[in-house]
Amino acid sequence: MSFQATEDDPAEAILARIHARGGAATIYDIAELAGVNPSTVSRALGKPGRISAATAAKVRAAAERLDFRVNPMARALQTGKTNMLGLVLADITNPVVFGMVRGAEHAAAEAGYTLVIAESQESGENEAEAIERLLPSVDGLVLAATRMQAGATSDLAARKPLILVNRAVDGVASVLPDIAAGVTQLLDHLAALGHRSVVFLAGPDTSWASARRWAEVLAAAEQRDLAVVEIGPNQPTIEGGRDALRRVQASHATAVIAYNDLMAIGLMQEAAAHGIHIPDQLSVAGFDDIFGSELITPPLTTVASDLGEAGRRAVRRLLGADGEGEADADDALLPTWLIARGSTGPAPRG
Amino acid sequence: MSFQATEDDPAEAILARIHARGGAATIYDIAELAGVNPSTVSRALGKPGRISAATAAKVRAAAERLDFRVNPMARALQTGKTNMLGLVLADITNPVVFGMVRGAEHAAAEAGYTLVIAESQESGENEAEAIERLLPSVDGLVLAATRMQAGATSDLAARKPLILVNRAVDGVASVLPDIAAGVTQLLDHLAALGHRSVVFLAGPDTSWASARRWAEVLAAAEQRDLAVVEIGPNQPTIEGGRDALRRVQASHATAVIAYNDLMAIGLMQEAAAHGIHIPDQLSVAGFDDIFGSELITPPLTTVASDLGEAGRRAVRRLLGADGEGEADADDALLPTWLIARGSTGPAPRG
DNA sequence: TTGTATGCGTTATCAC
DNA sequence: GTGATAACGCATACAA
Repeated sequence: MSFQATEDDPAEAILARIHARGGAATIYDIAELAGVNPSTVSRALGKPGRISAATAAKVRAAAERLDFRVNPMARALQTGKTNMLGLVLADITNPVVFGMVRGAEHAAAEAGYTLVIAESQESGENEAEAIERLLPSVDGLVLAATRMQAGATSDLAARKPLILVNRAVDGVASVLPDIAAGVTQLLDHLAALGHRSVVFLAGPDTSWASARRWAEVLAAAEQRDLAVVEIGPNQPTIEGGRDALRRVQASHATAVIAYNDLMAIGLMQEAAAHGIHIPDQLSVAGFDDIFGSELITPPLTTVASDLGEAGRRAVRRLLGADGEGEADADDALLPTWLIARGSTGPAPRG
Repeated sequence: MSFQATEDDPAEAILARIHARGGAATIYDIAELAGVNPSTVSRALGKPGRISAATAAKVRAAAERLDFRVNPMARALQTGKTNMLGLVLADITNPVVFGMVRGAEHAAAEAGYTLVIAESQESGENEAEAIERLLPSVDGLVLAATRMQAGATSDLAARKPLILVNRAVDGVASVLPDIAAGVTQLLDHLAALGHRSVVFLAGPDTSWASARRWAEVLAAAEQRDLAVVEIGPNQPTIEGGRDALRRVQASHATAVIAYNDLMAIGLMQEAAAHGIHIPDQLSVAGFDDIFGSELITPPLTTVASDLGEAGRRAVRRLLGADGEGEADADDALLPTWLIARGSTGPAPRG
């Protein structure tokens, strides 16, 4: 008579008690059911080797029966490890971050970590606030395109494992793209198309990435004896790109390299609104290859890198999950490459 | 002599001790510095009213001095509340979710909650896994576009506060768009342009939103005596839209309403590749007004809703932060509206 | 108003 | 290999 057996089943009684107190099963419940000490349960579940096969099996069966899950808070309180990672972004609606978030989230989940995300809205104040809020709950932090001062960043790195994405600060680990590779290809591309005068449309002046890209463009342009000027700072948005058109035209440059695709797209829109044909009258290129950049007309030439990989590396390095061999690979700069599309073409004859 | 004073400062000694043990300040440290009992510290920091102004000030000063932050894990262990909320998404790289994530994140942060995000990659298995992983750590869950069975969803709702976005299940709270409004406008728009035969390009057959949109399109088409057929299921992606072109053409319909903008964009791309001019030969519309839909050529006509507001409402309702008045507003359907752009035009003369 | 004592669920340090 | 017990940092019932 199976229901009689069920009534006698000690597991049922324990489950009822658990339900009554409105909570989840604990290692004490398992210990009781398995007839062992709570500490044995903890070991059986946590340290595979250090327990006899027989008791381990008993414990696992009991845990299964009671639908046990460890309480992450209790574990964290004892161990000091929360198994959570923080990711701080400037602007979560910027398409550039999508891939990065996914890469980071998957790498974290794979390692049994949970990713918590905070957005600073491009404001240093919000960023500091978000970091403070996250700090006590996470084992480490990924800061993407941070606006923090280098000093504050070092201080933070001293308190908590930290990885910077797209920003370098002395003594702090970071995941950086090998911009030189993509920029070299881009300037070769433009030079081959006959351009002799180029504008770099800068982002915000707090943006490390913008400064870095400009430095690389400058160096590459010098090598090829191309004229190049920096115009900025600008908002790193479509609006920022639109607003720059007049200054771009005034420069009489035949090609524009925008700090990012958003700005490039804005510039192209504004150009179209003014009857300027791209690429016949003006070539435009960006950075990041965001969603949408190949959908627009003409599709945008851009310097791409694998941002999913950036997110993945960031959390892997945070977790120190590098086997010796992997450490090197994760330390290396992220490859970048040119995606030449329709927004760049032969320089107008001038 | 200020450094002499510093040496004598009891706070310095405590700070040194904290640093030595490599951790953060606790209420015990504060209690010691302020000369009160730890429980008094806990109350002073947590329950504003229940303590004398004088001691409260002392405690706050000491907390400030020692740079104290409560340990969220310790608090959670005691109270059973983690102050964390989970957000489970099908596809984090789908532009449709960005606004929702931002809305949810801000509403959560505003209420002192931390948002943790998990992605199910459009897979029911991953979704279940992500939910199980998040469940013990969060006070509530927002499920966006879930693939879960209605039964499993109800069961989950019984275990943990739950809000569904863009999906309805009996007895489970949800945030839903008022699709009828936008669809009505869309079909009026198409009818006014002379279209008599319309295709609805469905999403996956597990998608509640797709079914809902189709039902609404069907009803509105019937009212206007327009011919309408559903073609699908399809992947809710650009690729899914591309793959559908042949079947769309075979239908001889003059207008297509895609389940979402991604599919609409894919369809338009494939049409362009086959020399089909939009909107002259075929009108195309989508749902969601994602980033990029106004950047493409021609810009996409679409039924929009405020997804940031959806995210915001979802967490607010999760937190039951509804003042009586607000509850009504948050309970109401989310407005939707038509954004008529260049991808829809007069029906070709047939 | 404030101090005392206890418990939250787990891991870790001892014993045995 | 396993059991007993303390400790993590905080909140709270109870005493004073």
